[in-house]
Amino acid sequence: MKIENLIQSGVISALKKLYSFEPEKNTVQLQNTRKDFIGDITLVVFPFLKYSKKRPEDTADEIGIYLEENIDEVKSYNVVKGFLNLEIADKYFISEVLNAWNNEYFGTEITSENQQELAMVEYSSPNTNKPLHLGHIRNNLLGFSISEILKANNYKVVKTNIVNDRGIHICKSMLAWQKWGNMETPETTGKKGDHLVGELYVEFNKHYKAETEELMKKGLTQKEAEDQAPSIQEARELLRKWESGDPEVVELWKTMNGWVYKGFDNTYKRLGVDFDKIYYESDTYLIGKEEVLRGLKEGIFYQKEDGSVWADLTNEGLDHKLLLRSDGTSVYMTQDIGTAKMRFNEYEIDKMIYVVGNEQNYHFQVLAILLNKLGYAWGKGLHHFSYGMVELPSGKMKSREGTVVDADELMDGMVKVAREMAQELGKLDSLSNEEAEKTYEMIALGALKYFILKVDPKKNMLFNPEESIDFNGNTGPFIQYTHARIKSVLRKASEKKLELNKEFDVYPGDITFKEKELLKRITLFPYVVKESGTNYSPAIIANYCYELAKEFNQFYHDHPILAESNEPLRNLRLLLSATVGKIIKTGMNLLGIEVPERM
RNA sequence: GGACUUGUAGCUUAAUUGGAUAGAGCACCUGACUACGGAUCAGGAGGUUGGGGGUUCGAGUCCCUCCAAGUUCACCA
Repeated sequence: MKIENLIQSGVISALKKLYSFEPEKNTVQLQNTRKDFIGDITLVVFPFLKYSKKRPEDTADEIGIYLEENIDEVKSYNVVKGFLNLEIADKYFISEVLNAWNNEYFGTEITSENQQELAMVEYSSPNTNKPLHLGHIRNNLLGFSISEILKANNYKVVKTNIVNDRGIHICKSMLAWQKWGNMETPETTGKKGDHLVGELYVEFNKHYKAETEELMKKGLTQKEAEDQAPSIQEARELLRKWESGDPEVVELWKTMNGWVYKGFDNTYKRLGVDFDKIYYESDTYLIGKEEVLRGLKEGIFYQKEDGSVWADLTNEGLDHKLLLRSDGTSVYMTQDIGTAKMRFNEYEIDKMIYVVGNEQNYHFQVLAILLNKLGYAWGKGLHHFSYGMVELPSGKMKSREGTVVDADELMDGMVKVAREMAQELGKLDSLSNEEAEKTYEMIALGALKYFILKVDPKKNMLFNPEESIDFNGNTGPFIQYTHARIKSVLRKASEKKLELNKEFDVYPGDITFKEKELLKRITLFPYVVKESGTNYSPAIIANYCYELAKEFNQFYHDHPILAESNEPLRNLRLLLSATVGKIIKTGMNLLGIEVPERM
């Protein structure tokens, strides 16, 4: 039985006996004892004072005596103000860690498959008119990681990507190619397809902006000018042709999207993210349109004189929302309605999770309401995993102005730094070229991923391209290094035939403070995995991995392992090392980060 | 203007969801390998948790009110 449960019921019977009072389970507040005090688990006694009618110190004292007498694992206790600190016997933690080591899936156990709920996680969801940038990286890493974390929390997960392959933005790039593209292709230029299309998008905006300014000089307001500029008119014409199936336009659209997909695949692969099911908006938007028209017929929505269709959300405290343009074409919301319907038809989804930036909080609030109005009970159950923006020192990234940190360039830069650093330290000289390159890549991506995932997803984060991402301190490479070092010790142990004996008995002697800290930290891992799942926060796992690695390094520094002559103690330290190594690997993998055997 | 979110050391951030003296990393200063890996470890300095009020035995955390920043309220996605 877990010590927390043991103590909890011990406290309940203590209160019954001492004060004839039976508390609710959740008023028994247990927490890990702070490091500056002696003890392992702390009970907060303030809530019980009105029943004990005694000073906090005396109340804690009485409960402490009871627990010490009645629970074997409670070795001693001390009282500081209203806090009852309980010291737990070493052997309890050692046997827990032994279990952790012997359990292959420690912290990530799952029940039988038919007991699992299905979670669909939508993430990435790029537009096909520009390459991926740092903002997308945060999205992809969060989406992939939360999927892994949900799996570890007993969910069956379908990772999905909805590709924004249609709409006015693509038409802008298409128009730019027709007018100023010089028939360039990825093959003729050697450029990555998504980058080529992205350049065209910027090109469009350059012309568009110039035209707008020209019109404004002639006295038009900004809004009028933006509406009447020839470029945007032509782009709209392309969109209309596309929606009516014009073969030439559709052909160009297919070709250019093809370029982009090839580029994206490349980037996804390098980032280490993948998808089980990909949806394309060109396949789902018509379903959305049907749903909106059905809603119109049933009086859920209304039509204006110009033919546009709207939803009145004023009863919900929101505005009127456009669902179909006056020319009959669909908008973002229409498409998302269609996509949602399609997904729920194809899968028995228990939980639908959208990994989308917080700038779309309003959108998802509206989507849930609209689906509900359309009669889908699951509409209310959607979960918008809303994360903060990545900002540059100069402010927000803007694709159309080209002020973005490109995903591919960023990764290249990180690998370069990792390579230089490793070569300077002479770390990987014994490895083959190929293995060394693989390791640089692993470290570079570890640094990047950890940098992004350690931050609470809800918060906006700042990225300064001038200062490269660190490799020392609270970083991915720090944790990777700890893992590599543990592996090195274990390799040497096996060379010396000091292999970890799985049957090893609980160490009989006294252990040091640091050893106990490590033991305790290890037993927390399953709770951390659970917490990161319920809070949708990979950051919780990232921070735990850091604390664990840090504590191991401190332990490692002044505790000999292989050189320890006391065999049971040596075994305990090997057990600690091996278990920490295993948890680091598991934890980092939940973040989508690989850990090297040597670095 | 309405709605929502966020303000913690110079910078990047944590705080067991209301608990003890707010904990780390970077940068800065000082120290530690004849050792199982120095991408490490030990130490120093750095804080009125945006300001003010309130609730509570107890507030970075909850409530009110100012201040600041961001997002959104588009026939863009």
